Amino acid sequence: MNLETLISENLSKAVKTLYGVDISSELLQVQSTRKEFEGDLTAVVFPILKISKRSPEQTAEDIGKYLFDNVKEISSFNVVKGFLNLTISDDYWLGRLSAISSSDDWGLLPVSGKKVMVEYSSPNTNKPLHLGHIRNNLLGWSVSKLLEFNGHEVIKVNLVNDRGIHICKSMLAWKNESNGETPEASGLKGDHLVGKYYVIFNELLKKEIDSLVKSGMDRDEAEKSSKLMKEAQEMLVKWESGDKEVVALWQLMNGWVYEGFEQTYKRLGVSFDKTYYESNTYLLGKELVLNGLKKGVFAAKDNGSVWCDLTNDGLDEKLLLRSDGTSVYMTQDLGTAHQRFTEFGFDEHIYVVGNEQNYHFQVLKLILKKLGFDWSESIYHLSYGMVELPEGKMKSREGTVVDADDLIENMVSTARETSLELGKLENMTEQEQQKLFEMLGLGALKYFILKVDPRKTMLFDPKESIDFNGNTGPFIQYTHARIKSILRKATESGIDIKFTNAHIVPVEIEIIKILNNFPVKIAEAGEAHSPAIVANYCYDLAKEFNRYYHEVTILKESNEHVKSQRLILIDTIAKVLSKGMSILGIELPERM
RNA sequence: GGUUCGGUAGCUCAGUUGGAUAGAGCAACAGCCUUCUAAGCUGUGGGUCUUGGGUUCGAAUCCCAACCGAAUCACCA
Repeated sequence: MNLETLISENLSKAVKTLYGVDISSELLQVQSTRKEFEGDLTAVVFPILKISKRSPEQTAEDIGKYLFDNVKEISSFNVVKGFLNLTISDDYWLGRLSAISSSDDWGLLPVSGKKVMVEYSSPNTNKPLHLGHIRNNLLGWSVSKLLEFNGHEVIKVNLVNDRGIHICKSMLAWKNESNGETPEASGLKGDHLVGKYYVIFNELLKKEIDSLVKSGMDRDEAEKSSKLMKEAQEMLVKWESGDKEVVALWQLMNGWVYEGFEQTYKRLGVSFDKTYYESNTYLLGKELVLNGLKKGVFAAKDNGSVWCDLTNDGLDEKLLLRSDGTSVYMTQDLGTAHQRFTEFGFDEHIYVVGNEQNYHFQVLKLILKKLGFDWSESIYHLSYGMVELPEGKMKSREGTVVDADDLIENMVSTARETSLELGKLENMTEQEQQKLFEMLGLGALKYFILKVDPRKTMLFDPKESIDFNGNTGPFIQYTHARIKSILRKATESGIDIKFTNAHIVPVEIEIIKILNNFPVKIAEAGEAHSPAIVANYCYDLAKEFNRYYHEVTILKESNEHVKSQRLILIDTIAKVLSKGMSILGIELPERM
């Protein structure tokens, strides 16, 4: 039985016996004792003073005595004001250690039978991924892992935004300006090549508009009468009508982009069970909207456009079909949601999408509800904040974006420099070294991003992010490598690594408590959909190990039982660390 | 203006269902490598938890208001 449950059940019994009153278990909460005080768990007795009709001290004392006499796991207790501090016996903690170390699936919660779909990444195919996408990808992947640890079945999906005017812009610029440049010929990664022509388009467009403005036209008008813009729009119309040449170009260039994305995804270590393309789904919602119109949920205006009136819900009117009958973003999202729910029948659908779309999802859920789909309640928008640079926001038009591939490369080469400086790579082949640098660079990046609460706007300072000291991924990776090194040496010298039930020191109890907490953290983080909880948990554990490392000897411990038990303890730390970090998609090295 | 979300050390961030003296890292300063890896450890300094009310034994945490900041409110996606 869980220790907290055991204690709180006995607390209820104590109150019943001492004061003759039945209380609900929530009234007397049990929490872990603060470090400054002696004890492991603390019960707060303030809430039952009305029942006991005694002073806080006296009440705590009475209950403490009852627990001490009746619960064998409690080895002593002390009272500070209304706080009853209970010390748990070493035997209990040793039992926990034995249970954790012998269990392969420690931290995994039982199969829930719940099926969850997670949509994340959702890139545009006109430019390469940037830092914002990295936050999205890492969150999506990690949340999926977290849900799996919580016993749910997870389907990871990507929705590629592969159609629209922005795609036509890069197509047009490539057609006019490239002389047929290809990724193979130029050595440029496909997504970067396409992105390059998107930038070129915008530059040309700006030039054209500027000169129109110079010749006396006002800016709005200039934008409307731009030749380039018109050409792009014509291209979109051609695309929608299935023009062979345009579609072929579209396929060619999107193909390049997908190859580029695939490389970035692979390096980031993320993947999907299914990929949806907006070019296939953008028409799906139309029927839903027309049905809704028939049922009177929506209303048509004179020009034929269809709207949903949300003013009674405190929102505005929302357009669902244009006057020319074409669908908008919302329309297609209604359609894909409906399609997915009917196809997979899952219990929850999480969309990992930036907080600039909060309004969109509010409206999406509301409209689905109005259409009579009660599953709209099970849509959850995991909304994350922007990533800002010290200079302010990233703006693709001003060239202040941090490119994903560049950033990753940067992190890896910094890992290389730092490692070489510290000179820890003796006996490593070139290949092993390269693998390690990759692991460390990505570990630093992933941890840096995932340790922050997703809701918050986060600051990315390139100078600080490459720090590998303190609360960072490499610190945890380092801790793991250190433990592995000790275990290797133990094995080499023929020491038994086994559980021995030997005596236990306070630092060890601290660590076992943290280990014991792992499943709780997983459940908590799953509830909140926040990998940050897991990241900070891993840091606590690693930090506690480092303290331990400096306080006790392991290999040179003279008592064989104690030595074996310390080895088991650190082996368990390494295992739990590697589970926690696997949720963040961070690999741990055997040596570094 | 409406909606949603944030505001904790100089900086970046933690802070369990309300609990004891609010914690880490970075930066600053002072120590610790002949020992199992110093990407580490120990110590010092640094706080009106934006402000003001309320709820109660008890508030960074819950409620209300104000202030500051972000996102959004398109026949873009």
